[in-house]
This record gives sequence, structure tokens and C-alpha cells, in this order.
Amino acid sequence: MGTTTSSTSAAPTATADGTTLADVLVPWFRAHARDLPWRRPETTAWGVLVSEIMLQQTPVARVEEPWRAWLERWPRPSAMAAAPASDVLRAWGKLGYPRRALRLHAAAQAIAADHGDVVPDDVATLESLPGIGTYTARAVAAFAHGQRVPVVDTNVRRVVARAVHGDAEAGAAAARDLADVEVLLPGAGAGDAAERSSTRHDDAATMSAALMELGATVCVARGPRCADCPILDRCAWQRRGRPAWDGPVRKAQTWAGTDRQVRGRLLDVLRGAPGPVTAEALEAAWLTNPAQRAGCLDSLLVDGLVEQLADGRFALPGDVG
DNA sequence: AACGCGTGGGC
DNA sequence: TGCCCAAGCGT
Repeated sequence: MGTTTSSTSAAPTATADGTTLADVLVPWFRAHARDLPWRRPETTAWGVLVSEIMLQQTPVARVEEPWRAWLERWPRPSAMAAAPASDVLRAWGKLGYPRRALRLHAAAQAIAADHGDVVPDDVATLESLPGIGTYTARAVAAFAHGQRVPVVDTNVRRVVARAVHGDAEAGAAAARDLADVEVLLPGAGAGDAAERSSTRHDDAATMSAALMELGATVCVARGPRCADCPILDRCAWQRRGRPAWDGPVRKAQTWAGTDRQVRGRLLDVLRGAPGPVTAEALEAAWLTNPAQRAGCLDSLLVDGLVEQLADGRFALPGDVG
């Protein structure tokens, strides 16, 4: 990250006194971390996985309640695997990006069928499951299984861009990001800094959680609260006088009138109905542009989010009404 | 590698 | 208000 504008300084894994970033952030996390339900010790690996999927592009505040209901209803992968997709999509509700729910359903079926109903603990196997990519695989490996793997999300990339590279923003994700974070994890190996460090291999997952927490609550995208930052005195961005971002500007998300909005409307009708609905009911959901509505309905069919019955009506997949 | 994919809250 | 953003993934 920060390949075009970053300073040349090496990652400040240790300062002159031998303390590492982890030595500061791990205790900070233990004192300041939000009490999120999926972080409680009794949470299963399945619970962690469900939380990570729900949290993809969806704020914490909107995930808490659906997550509780989900785990109560489907406490194990096999329980969810046995449910029809229509139930899964209704339980997903308005979390957004409902393809995530479908992929989680498929992942649960694979875990139940091929992995003894046990959430895998190695990154490669996790990444082979639907909807689990670079970030989620490592988050589950670290947070559910305690593995020492770098967990890099948008928060971590921003924290590293600022504290390590001295840039205001992270820029586009890059393969390099994982290595950038790996060197920050405690338990790397022998050496003076490692010898003197108070954190160890077992703290690696906590360090990843701490980097994420710092990015989510202090080192936020807009209006970072630097006065509350535990690593302010080690922050390269601060040291450089907090220069403005001079990299490429991210394109704004469009929304009004997009296919995304139309698909959302159509799905909302299906979710709200007890069973299959007529074509007319779906037409009423988007009168502005019939051709667009038809195209979106078709794309929902292709995605497997909707199916058409023999009588011509439409339904959530597996929904018998 | 850039793009499309839902939804709603904060400023 | 309108715009920006939110624990990404698959193509």
C-alpha cells in the first residue's frame, strides 16, 4: 500500500527501547475494545464465520441483532445447510448484498457435507469455500482458531497507510498488504526486538483485532481522532505533518436509478411476501423503467436469488409458500 | 484490474 | 441535502 507516495522508512515494528507496535496495541485493545457479541469467548468458529460474512461492507451496528437471531436459529453449519434458501434470504433481511447469504448457505452445505460440520482452520481450505476470500479466510483462521496470520481489511490498510507509510489514505488494495501486516504481528522469530517484546505468538490474533479496532474507532476514514490514538508518537503520518492524500481519488458510489436499487426493490417484494408472487406484483415494484426492471429480474434469476415457477409466478429460491 | 453488488447512518 | 462510507467477494 502507498506504493507511490509512501516514505521509505521500514515498518516501525520496534523502537529504540525495543517495544513493538504490538506491545502498545495489544494492551490498548484489551482495555478499549468494544464488547461485540462475536468476540465473546464462548462464540463458536461458526459464529465467527457468520459475523465475518455479515460484516462484509455492512456496519457493526446493523449486524448485531441479525447475528444473534441467526446463531440461535442455526447454531451449526448443518442446521443452516438444511434450510431452504428462501428462509436464509428472509433471515438475512435488509443486511444488503444478499448474494452473501446465498454464498454463506453454500459454504454451510460444504462444511456440513465435506468437513464434518466443523469450520476449517486453515486459510487455503477456507478460501475454497463460497463467499470466503482473502480477508474472511484469515479473519476466521485468526479470530476463531488463534492462528498467526495477517488479517487485512479496509481498517487495517488505512492504519498501516498512516502509521507505517505516512499516507493519509491506503489507496487500492495490493498483494503487498499482507506482508506489510505480517511483520507487525508478534511472534515473528528470534531477535533483539522479539526477545524484549512483551507480546508473543499467541497475541497475533489480538494484534490483528487491535489494528482493526483502531481503524474502526480512532483512525477512521473521515476525521481521525488522533488525540485518542495510542500510537500517535509512532505514527509516520503524524510525523510528516499529516499531509493530504495525493493519490487517486476513489470513484463515488452511484445509487439512484441503478440496477442495484431495482434489484433491491424486487427482492424486497419477494422477502415481504409469504410465498410466490405474480409478475404483476414485481412490475409494480419498479414502474419507472420496465425494460430495466425486466433486465434486473433476469439477473436475479441468473444469480439464483429468484426462481420462476411453472405457473409463471416468481419466488425466492426453494420458497413453496 | 476495475466494476457491480444493498442498505442505511452520519455529517 | 447529498455525499461518503461500511470487518469484501467474484468476475
